[in-house]
Amino acid sequence: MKLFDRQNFIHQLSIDCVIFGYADLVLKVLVSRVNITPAVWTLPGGFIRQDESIDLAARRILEERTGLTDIYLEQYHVFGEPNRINHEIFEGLLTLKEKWLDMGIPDESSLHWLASRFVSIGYYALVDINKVFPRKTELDESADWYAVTDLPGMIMDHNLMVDRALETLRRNLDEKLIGFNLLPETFTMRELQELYEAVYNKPFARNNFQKKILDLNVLERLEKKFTGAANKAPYLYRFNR
Amino acid sequence: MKLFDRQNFIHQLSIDCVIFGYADLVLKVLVSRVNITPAVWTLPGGFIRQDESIDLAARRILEERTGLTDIYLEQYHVFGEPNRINHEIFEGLLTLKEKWLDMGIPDESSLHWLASRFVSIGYYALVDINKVFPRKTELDESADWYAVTDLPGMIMDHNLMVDRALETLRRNLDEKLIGFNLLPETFTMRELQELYEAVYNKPFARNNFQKKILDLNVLERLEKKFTGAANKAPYLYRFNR
DNA sequence: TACTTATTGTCTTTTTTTGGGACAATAAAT
DNA sequence: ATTTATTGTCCCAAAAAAAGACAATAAGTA
Repeated sequence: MKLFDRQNFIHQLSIDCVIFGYADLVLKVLVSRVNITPAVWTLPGGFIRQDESIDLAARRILEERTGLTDIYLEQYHVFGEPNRINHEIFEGLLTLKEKWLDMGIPDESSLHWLASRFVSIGYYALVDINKVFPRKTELDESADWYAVTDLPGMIMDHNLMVDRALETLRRNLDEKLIGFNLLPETFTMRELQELYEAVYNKPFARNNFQKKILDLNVLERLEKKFTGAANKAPYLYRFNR
Repeated sequence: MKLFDRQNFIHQLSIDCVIFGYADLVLKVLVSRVNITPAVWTLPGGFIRQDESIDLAARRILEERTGLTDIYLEQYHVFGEPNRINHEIFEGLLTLKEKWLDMGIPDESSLHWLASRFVSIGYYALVDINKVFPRKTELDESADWYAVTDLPGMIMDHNLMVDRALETLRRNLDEKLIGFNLLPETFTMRELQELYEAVYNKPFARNNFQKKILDLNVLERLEKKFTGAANKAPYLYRFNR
């Protein structure tokens, strides 16, 4: 199936994904740079096949970009202003027929289709950044992690999409116990706390944080982690629920 | 503009509204009965014009059904399973060309359009039930309030849509201070408490409920309400924020 | 008019949750 | 053996939530 063959997809409806990862004490988002000049950046996105649920479409798009199939994923908002039209990419490609043929856009009507008004369903995903090797689609020049506090200017309302996704993540992190999806299989209590501090951009009291988390009864305590530092070795934990 | 002329609308994308009202200690939802046999029931819904934002489309649909323009409205979930196809109405109308012409469906291709797969954006609305005089569209046989605990079986996933809307309402009622949208301009503390009890389907302690609500500092206390009952007259309150 | 009844508004007490301070335990360096 | 940095846990105070208590009052009844 051609990537952008309009026949296969629901028209004027797209999915955009805010893929959160965490490394170096910083919450990050996966952003693509499109292979046109001048440069434009976008969130990973795609369309919905006629025979496919929207959740599975989002999972397919995530797999295309991350290689991962078992990802925490949540629909969070629909963006539907009538001016959601992808001028930047359309105009960047219009005069470069060779290029958009290479990109898998089969004909000019499919190119025009990309430049029609789209309603987009926003999903956010939480991934273990160590497991992801970002992949580009034919459309992309690159795909990289950016700190959520230092994102490039993206097309249309994609920066707003990230803002709303982060708001939703903050509301859900505690209640739904989903933070573990951003960490490796095992982690120390300090690492978990640092993740919370990165997401909420505020410090937590160490003693009370540990008590709160352990009282959830969702962590399994494993062996100690000897770091070689001149101090007591912390326990490793694993999410277990 | 014809009501169901497929040219004007985004294809395969619809809006369905869970319109909540409150009366007689019961939370209610506005449900339409479609003018076909055998009878089928649906949530009020509609489509999105090419030049219209999804939020304004939802407001237009609400106004068509309630006559109200200033309504509390919130997008809460998108329903996108690939089997969301309106068999019931399509088959009920197919052999009755007179009827669907009367209903504003201009040609058979528009009728077939109604029977294609639709992704639907769920909105919920909170209204003062006393201000609403339910209106039917050309498609409807009737439009009535049903207790949320005693809804008729509706088409497709519309019953699930109500379940999810009620979950969202329960999560938001306290935090966003939106319950007042379900009550008349002025109300007693007991009436507000009874509304909360109807939404959450559980009792609240009278003393602590009053304290919690007044501590929000969003109510203005008005004159007393003399009911003629043999007891102390309660104050009336008005939401004021 | 005095008494009764049902409900309201508010205050007090008790219980639970949250936040802050303290300190012993400990792994490795000195 | 001593020092250092960090961890795990306990204790106590402050705040919030839940439960209990009671006077005030509008209208009916004797």
